[in-house]
Amino acid sequence: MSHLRIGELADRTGTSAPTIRYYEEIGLLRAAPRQAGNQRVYGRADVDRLTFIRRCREFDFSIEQVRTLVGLLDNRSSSCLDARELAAAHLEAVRAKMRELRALERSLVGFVADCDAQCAGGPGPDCVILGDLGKRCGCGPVVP
Amino acid sequence: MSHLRIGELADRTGTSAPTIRYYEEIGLLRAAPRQAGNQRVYGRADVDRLTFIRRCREFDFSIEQVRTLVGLLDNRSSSCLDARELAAAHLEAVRAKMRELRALERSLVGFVADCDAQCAGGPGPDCVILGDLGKRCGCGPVVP
DNA sequence: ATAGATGCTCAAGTCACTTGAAGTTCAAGG
DNA sequence: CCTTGAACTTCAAGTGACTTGAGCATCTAT
Repeated sequence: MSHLRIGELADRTGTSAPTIRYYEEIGLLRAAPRQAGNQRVYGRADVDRLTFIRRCREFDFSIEQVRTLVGLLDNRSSSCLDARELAAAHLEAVRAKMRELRALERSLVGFVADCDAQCAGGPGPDCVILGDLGKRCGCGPVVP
Repeated sequence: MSHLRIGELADRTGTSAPTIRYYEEIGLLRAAPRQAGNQRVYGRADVDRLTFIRRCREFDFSIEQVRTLVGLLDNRSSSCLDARELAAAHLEAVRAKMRELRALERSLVGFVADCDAQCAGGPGPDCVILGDLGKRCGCGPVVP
Protein backbone atom coordinates (compact mmCIF):
# COMPACT_ATOMS: atom_id res chain seq x y z
CA MET A 1 0.00 0.00 0.00
CA SER A 2 2.78 2.36 0.81
CA HIS A 3 5.87 3.28 -1.14
CA LEU A 4 3.98 4.94 -3.91
CA ARG A 5 5.62 6.85 -6.67
CA ILE A 6 4.35 10.20 -7.77
CA GLY A 7 1.99 8.91 -10.44
CA GLU A 8 0.21 6.59 -8.06
CA LEU A 9 -0.09 9.31 -5.46
CA ALA A 10 -1.57 11.53 -8.14
CA ASP A 11 -4.11 8.87 -9.12
CA ARG A 12 -5.16 8.23 -5.55
CA THR A 13 -5.70 11.88 -4.78
CA GLY A 14 -7.10 13.18 -8.03
CA THR A 15 -4.06 15.32 -8.66
CA SER A 16 -1.43 15.39 -11.37
CA ALA A 17 2.25 14.70 -10.94
CA PRO A 18 3.29 18.25 -11.89
CA THR A 19 0.83 19.63 -9.35
CA ILE A 20 2.35 17.46 -6.64
CA ARG A 21 5.81 18.70 -7.53
CA TYR A 22 4.41 22.23 -7.50
CA TYR A 23 2.97 21.72 -4.00
CA GLU A 24 6.34 20.48 -2.87
CA GLU A 25 8.04 23.48 -4.40
CA ILE A 26 5.80 25.94 -2.57
CA GLY A 27 6.16 24.04 0.67
CA LEU A 28 2.64 22.68 0.98
CA LEU A 29 4.03 19.15 0.90
CA ARG A 30 7.33 18.18 2.46
CA ALA A 31 10.20 17.39 0.14
CA ALA A 32 9.60 13.70 -0.49
CA PRO A 33 12.41 11.21 0.14
CA ARG A 34 13.90 9.67 -2.97
CA GLN A 35 14.53 6.10 -3.89
CA ALA A 36 17.68 4.84 -5.63
CA GLY A 37 17.12 6.50 -8.97
CA ASN A 38 16.13 9.89 -7.54
CA GLN A 39 12.42 9.22 -7.84
CA ARG A 40 10.13 10.50 -5.11
CA VAL A 41 8.61 7.96 -2.73
CA TYR A 42 5.41 8.54 -0.82
CA GLY A 43 3.52 6.76 1.93
CA ARG A 44 0.11 6.57 3.48
CA ALA A 45 0.50 9.85 5.34
CA ASP A 46 1.18 11.65 2.10
CA VAL A 47 -2.01 10.31 0.57
CA ASP A 48 -3.97 11.60 3.55
CA ARG A 49 -2.34 14.97 3.62
CA LEU A 50 -2.73 15.52 -0.09
CA THR A 51 -6.32 14.33 0.04
CA PHE A 52 -6.95 16.90 2.73
CA ILE A 53 -5.30 19.59 0.62
CA ARG A 54 -7.31 18.66 -2.47
CA ARG A 55 -10.56 18.74 -0.55
CA CYS A 56 -9.74 22.16 0.73
CA ARG A 57 -9.01 23.27 -2.83
CA GLU A 58 -12.29 21.80 -4.03
CA PHE A 59 -13.87 23.96 -1.35
CA ASP A 60 -12.24 26.86 -3.13
CA PHE A 61 -9.91 27.70 -0.32
CA SER A 62 -6.90 29.53 -1.71
CA ILE A 63 -3.45 28.01 -1.41
CA GLU A 64 -2.68 30.44 1.38
CA GLN A 65 -5.82 29.44 3.25
CA VAL A 66 -4.95 25.80 2.77
CA ARG A 67 -1.53 26.56 4.15
CA THR A 68 -3.22 27.94 7.26
CA LEU A 69 -5.48 24.91 7.58
CA VAL A 70 -2.57 22.54 7.13
CA GLY A 71 -0.71 24.54 9.73
CA LEU A 72 -3.58 23.98 12.16
CA LEU A 73 -3.34 20.29 11.41
CA ASP A 74 0.40 20.23 11.98
CA ASN A 75 0.06 22.14 15.19
CA ARG A 76 -2.88 20.62 16.99
CA SER A 77 -2.34 22.73 20.06
CA SER A 78 -3.62 25.77 18.23
CA SER A 79 -7.27 26.58 18.41
CA CYS A 80 -9.66 24.64 16.27
CA LEU A 81 -11.83 27.70 16.41
CA ASP A 82 -9.41 29.22 13.95
CA ALA A 83 -10.60 26.69 11.40
CA ARG A 84 -14.20 27.55 12.12
CA GLU A 85 -13.41 31.22 11.63
CA LEU A 86 -11.72 30.54 8.34
CA ALA A 87 -14.61 28.40 7.15
CA ALA A 88 -17.18 30.97 8.21
CA ALA A 89 -15.35 33.75 6.41
CA HIS A 90 -15.05 31.55 3.39
CA LEU A 91 -18.76 30.82 3.51
CA GLU A 92 -19.47 34.53 3.35
CA ALA A 93 -17.26 34.87 0.30
CA VAL A 94 -19.01 31.95 -1.37
CA ARG A 95 -22.40 33.51 -0.70
CA ALA A 96 -21.29 36.84 -2.10
CA LYS A 97 -20.10 35.11 -5.23
CA MET A 98 -23.41 33.33 -5.52
CA ARG A 99 -25.31 36.60 -5.26
CA GLU A 100 -23.19 37.95 -8.11
CA LEU A 101 -23.86 34.89 -10.17
CA ARG A 102 -27.58 35.07 -9.56
CA ALA A 103 -27.64 38.64 -10.82
CA LEU A 104 -25.59 37.57 -13.80
CA GLU A 105 -27.93 34.70 -14.48
CA ARG A 106 -30.96 36.99 -14.44
CA SER A 107 -29.29 39.34 -16.88
CA LEU A 108 -28.35 36.56 -19.24
CA VAL A 109 -31.81 35.05 -19.13
CA GLY A 110 -33.27 38.43 -20.00
CA PHE A 111 -30.75 38.89 -22.75
CA VAL A 112 -31.55 35.54 -24.34
CA ALA A 113 -35.29 36.16 -23.97
CA ASP A 114 -34.98 39.49 -25.69
CA CYS A 115 -33.03 37.85 -28.45
CA ASP A 116 -35.81 35.36 -28.95
CA ALA A 117 -38.50 38.00 -28.86
CA GLN A 118 -36.91 40.64 -31.01
CA CYS A 119 -34.50 38.88 -33.26
CA ALA A 120 -36.64 35.93 -34.20
CA GLY A 121 -36.62 37.46 -37.66
CA GLY A 122 -33.12 36.15 -38.10
CA PRO A 123 -29.70 37.48 -38.83
CA GLY A 124 -28.76 40.70 -40.47
CA PRO A 125 -27.56 44.22 -39.88
CA ASP A 126 -30.89 45.21 -38.35
CA CYS A 127 -30.29 43.04 -35.32
CA VAL A 128 -31.04 44.98 -32.21
CA ILE A 129 -29.57 42.79 -29.53
CA LEU A 130 -26.01 43.86 -30.01
CA GLY A 131 -27.03 47.46 -29.57
CA ASP A 132 -26.40 47.40 -25.88
CA LEU A 133 -25.50 44.22 -24.13
CA GLY A 134 -25.33 46.12 -20.88
CA LYS A 135 -28.75 47.73 -21.04
CA ARG A 136 -29.91 44.47 -22.55
CA CYS A 137 -31.44 45.02 -25.91
CA GLY A 138 -32.25 48.68 -25.62
CA CYS A 139 -32.23 48.55 -29.41
CA GLY A 140 -29.79 50.58 -31.38
CA PRO A 141 -26.11 50.65 -32.14
CA VAL A 142 -23.45 51.04 -29.49
CA VAL A 143 -22.43 54.38 -30.89
CA PRO A 144 -25.56 56.50 -30.77
CA MET B 1 -17.24 65.85 -23.92
CA SER B 2 -14.83 64.26 -26.30
CA HIS B 3 -11.07 64.38 -26.45
CA LEU B 4 -10.60 62.49 -23.26
CA ARG B 5 -7.27 61.31 -22.00
CA ILE B 6 -6.75 57.85 -20.68
CA GLY B 7 -7.55 58.66 -17.05
CA GLU B 8 -10.89 60.19 -17.89
CA LEU B 9 -11.78 57.29 -20.13
CA ALA B 10 -10.89 54.99 -17.28
CA ASP B 11 -13.11 56.90 -14.86
CA ARG B 12 -16.06 56.95 -17.21
CA THR B 13 -15.89 53.23 -17.89
CA GLY B 14 -14.87 51.88 -14.52
CA THR B 15 -11.55 50.70 -15.83
CA SER B 16 -7.96 51.57 -15.00
CA ALA B 17 -5.45 53.21 -17.31
CA PRO B 18 -3.16 50.16 -17.38
CA THR B 19 -6.10 47.97 -18.27
CA ILE B 20 -6.96 50.25 -21.18
CA ARG B 21 -3.37 50.06 -22.43
CA TYR B 22 -3.56 46.30 -21.99
CA TYR B 23 -6.74 46.12 -24.08
CA GLU B 24 -5.01 48.16 -26.75
CA GLU B 25 -2.02 45.85 -26.66
CA ILE B 26 -4.13 42.74 -27.17
CA GLY B 27 -6.13 44.41 -29.92
CA LEU B 28 -9.46 44.71 -28.13
CA LEU B 29 -9.28 48.48 -28.52
CA ARG B 30 -7.76 50.20 -31.53
CA ALA B 31 -4.44 51.95 -31.08
CA ALA B 32 -5.58 55.36 -29.90
CA PRO B 33 -4.37 58.47 -31.74
CA ARG B 34 -1.94 60.62 -29.80
CA GLN B 35 -1.92 64.31 -29.03
CA ALA B 36 1.15 66.54 -29.14
CA GLY B 37 3.01 65.03 -26.21
CA ASN B 38 2.39 61.41 -27.21
CA GLN B 39 -0.57 61.00 -24.90
CA ARG B 40 -3.53 58.94 -26.05
CA VAL B 41 -6.71 60.77 -27.01
CA TYR B 42 -10.15 59.17 -26.93
CA GLY B 43 -13.63 60.16 -28.05
CA ARG B 44 -17.22 59.25 -27.47
CA ALA B 45 -17.03 56.08 -29.53
CA ASP B 46 -14.22 54.79 -27.35
CA VAL B 47 -16.29 55.34 -24.22
CA ASP B 48 -19.11 53.33 -25.75
CA ARG B 49 -16.93 50.53 -26.99
CA LEU B 50 -15.07 50.20 -23.73
CA THR B 51 -18.32 50.35 -21.76
CA PHE B 52 -19.57 47.48 -23.89
CA ILE B 53 -16.39 45.53 -23.25
CA ARG B 54 -16.54 46.13 -19.51
CA ARG B 55 -20.14 45.01 -19.34
CA CYS B 56 -19.26 41.85 -21.15
CA ARG B 57 -16.45 41.27 -18.68
CA GLU B 58 -18.78 41.89 -15.75
CA PHE B 59 -20.92 39.19 -17.31
CA ASP B 60 -17.88 36.97 -16.94
CA PHE B 61 -17.35 36.56 -20.64
CA SER B 62 -13.71 35.72 -21.29
CA ILE B 63 -11.55 38.09 -23.28
CA GLU B 64 -11.81 35.75 -26.26
CA GLN B 65 -15.59 35.73 -26.01
CA VAL B 66 -15.62 39.49 -25.76
CA ARG B 67 -13.45 39.57 -28.83
CA THR B 68 -16.11 37.55 -30.63
CA LEU B 69 -18.91 39.80 -29.39
CA VAL B 70 -17.00 42.92 -30.41
CA GLY B 71 -16.41 41.29 -33.75
CA LEU B 72 -20.15 40.85 -34.16
CA LEU B 73 -20.54 44.51 -33.34
CA ASP B 74 -17.91 45.53 -35.84
CA ASN B 75 -19.41 43.34 -38.50
CA ARG B 76 -23.15 43.89 -38.29
CA SER B 77 -23.82 41.78 -41.31
CA SER B 78 -23.05 38.66 -39.34
CA SER B 79 -25.81 36.92 -37.51
CA CYS B 80 -27.04 38.33 -34.27
CA LEU B 81 -28.06 34.81 -33.46
CA ASP B 82 -24.40 34.14 -32.86
CA ALA B 83 -24.59 36.47 -29.89
CA ARG B 84 -27.63 34.67 -28.58
CA GLU B 85 -25.80 31.36 -28.90
CA LEU B 86 -22.83 32.70 -27.03
CA ALA B 87 -25.02 34.12 -24.28
CA ALA B 88 -27.00 30.90 -23.95
CA ALA B 89 -23.86 28.82 -23.69
CA HIS B 90 -22.51 31.25 -21.17
CA LEU B 91 -25.71 30.99 -19.17
CA GLU B 92 -25.24 27.26 -18.92
CA ALA B 93 -21.71 27.75 -17.63
CA VAL B 94 -22.94 30.24 -15.06
CA ARG B 95 -25.60 27.83 -13.88
CA ALA B 96 -23.10 25.01 -13.59
CA LYS B 97 -20.87 27.23 -11.50
CA MET B 98 -23.83 28.12 -9.29
CA ARG B 99 -24.63 24.47 -8.72
CA GLU B 100 -21.05 23.93 -7.61
CA LEU B 101 -21.21 26.87 -5.28
CA ARG B 102 -24.48 25.71 -3.77
CA ALA B 103 -22.92 22.34 -2.96
CA LEU B 104 -19.92 24.11 -1.54
CA GLU B 105 -22.15 26.34 0.55
CA ARG B 106 -24.01 23.37 1.99
CA SER B 107 -20.72 21.71 2.92
CA LEU B 108 -19.42 24.80 4.61
CA VAL B 109 -22.63 25.39 6.52
CA GLY B 110 -22.45 21.83 7.77
CA PHE B 111 -18.82 22.24 8.66
CA VAL B 112 -19.44 25.38 10.68
CA ALA B 113 -22.47 23.82 12.37
CA ASP B 114 -20.43 20.80 13.37
CA CYS B 115 -17.78 23.11 14.73
CA ASP B 116 -20.37 24.84 16.86
CA ALA B 117 -21.88 21.60 18.05
CA GLN B 118 -18.76 19.61 18.75
CA CYS B 119 -16.03 22.11 19.43
CA ALA B 120 -17.99 24.49 21.61
CA GLY B 121 -15.74 23.27 24.38
CA GLY B 122 -13.01 25.45 22.99
CA PRO B 123 -9.55 25.13 21.58
CA GLY B 124 -7.07 22.41 22.15
CA PRO B 125 -5.53 19.32 20.68
CA ASP B 126 -8.75 17.39 21.13
CA CYS B 127 -10.48 19.39 18.47
CA VAL B 128 -12.32 17.10 16.15
CA ILE B 129 -13.12 19.40 13.28
CA LEU B 130 -9.74 19.28 11.66
CA GLY B 131 -9.88 15.52 11.53
CA ASP B 132 -11.38 15.46 8.12
CA LEU B 133 -12.41 18.63 6.41
CA GLY B 134 -13.53 16.62 3.44
CA LYS B 135 -15.81 14.21 5.27
CA ARG B 136 -16.77 17.15 7.46
CA CYS B 137 -15.99 16.52 11.06
CA GLY B 138 -15.84 12.77 10.92
CA CYS B 139 -13.70 13.19 14.04
CA GLY B 140 -10.16 12.03 14.16
CA PRO B 141 -6.84 13.04 12.74
CA VAL B 142 -6.06 13.08 9.04
CA VAL B 143 -3.42 10.46 9.54
CA PRO B 144 -5.22 7.50 11.09
C1' DA C 1 18.42 -6.37 -24.25
C1' DT C 2 15.20 -3.35 -25.50
C1' DA C 3 10.88 -0.87 -25.74
C1' DG C 4 7.74 2.01 -23.67
C1' DA C 5 5.86 3.93 -19.62
C1' DT C 6 7.06 6.72 -16.04
C1' DG C 7 10.05 9.78 -13.70
C1' DC C 8 13.36 13.86 -13.31
C1' DT C 9 14.57 19.14 -13.85
C1' DC C 10 14.10 23.49 -15.61
C1' DA C 11 11.82 26.92 -18.31
C1' DA C 12 8.06 29.00 -20.24
C1' DG C 13 3.02 29.50 -20.98
C1' DT C 14 -1.82 30.46 -19.27
C1' DC C 15 -5.45 34.42 -18.00
C1' DA C 16 -6.53 39.00 -17.18
C1' DC C 17 -4.77 41.97 -15.47
C1' DT C 18 -1.70 44.69 -11.52
C1' DT C 19 2.44 46.74 -9.87
C1' DG C 20 6.82 48.99 -10.15
C1' DA C 21 10.59 51.75 -12.08
C1' DA C 22 12.10 55.54 -14.40
C1' DG C 23 11.29 58.98 -17.24
C1' DT C 24 7.83 62.80 -19.93
C1' DT C 25 4.10 66.05 -20.21
C1' DC C 26 0.38 68.84 -18.57
C1' DA C 27 -2.28 72.31 -15.61
C1' DA C 28 -2.13 75.43 -11.92
C1' DG C 29 -0.05 78.60 -8.50
C1' DG C 30 3.41 82.01 -7.24
C1' DC D 1 8.68 82.17 -16.25
C1' DC D 2 9.37 78.63 -13.03
C1' DT D 3 8.17 75.11 -10.23
C1' DT D 4 5.43 71.62 -8.27
C1' DG D 5 2.75 67.64 -8.50
C1' DA D 6 -0.65 64.99 -10.90
C1' DA D 7 -1.22 62.40 -14.82
C1' DC D 8 0.91 60.40 -18.64
C1' DT D 9 4.56 57.33 -21.19
C1' DT D 10 7.18 52.65 -21.86
C1' DC D 11 8.90 48.41 -20.47
C1' DA D 12 9.43 44.66 -17.34
C1' DA D 13 8.03 41.75 -13.87
C1' DG D 14 4.55 39.87 -10.58
C1' DT D 15 -0.02 37.45 -9.41
C1' DG D 16 -2.45 32.54 -8.59
C1' DA D 17 -2.51 27.96 -9.37
C1' DC D 18 -1.24 25.52 -11.97
C1' DT D 19 -0.18 23.37 -17.18
C1' DT D 20 2.82 22.33 -20.98
C1' DG D 21 7.06 21.29 -23.24
C1' DA D 22 11.92 19.96 -23.92
C1' DG D 23 15.33 16.84 -23.09
C1' DC D 24 17.12 13.40 -20.42
C1' DA D 25 17.13 9.34 -16.77
C1' DT D 26 15.01 5.32 -14.73
C1' DC D 27 11.89 1.55 -14.12
C1' DT D 28 9.12 -2.53 -15.66
C1' DA D 29 7.95 -6.08 -18.72
C1' DT D 30 8.98 -8.99 -22.39
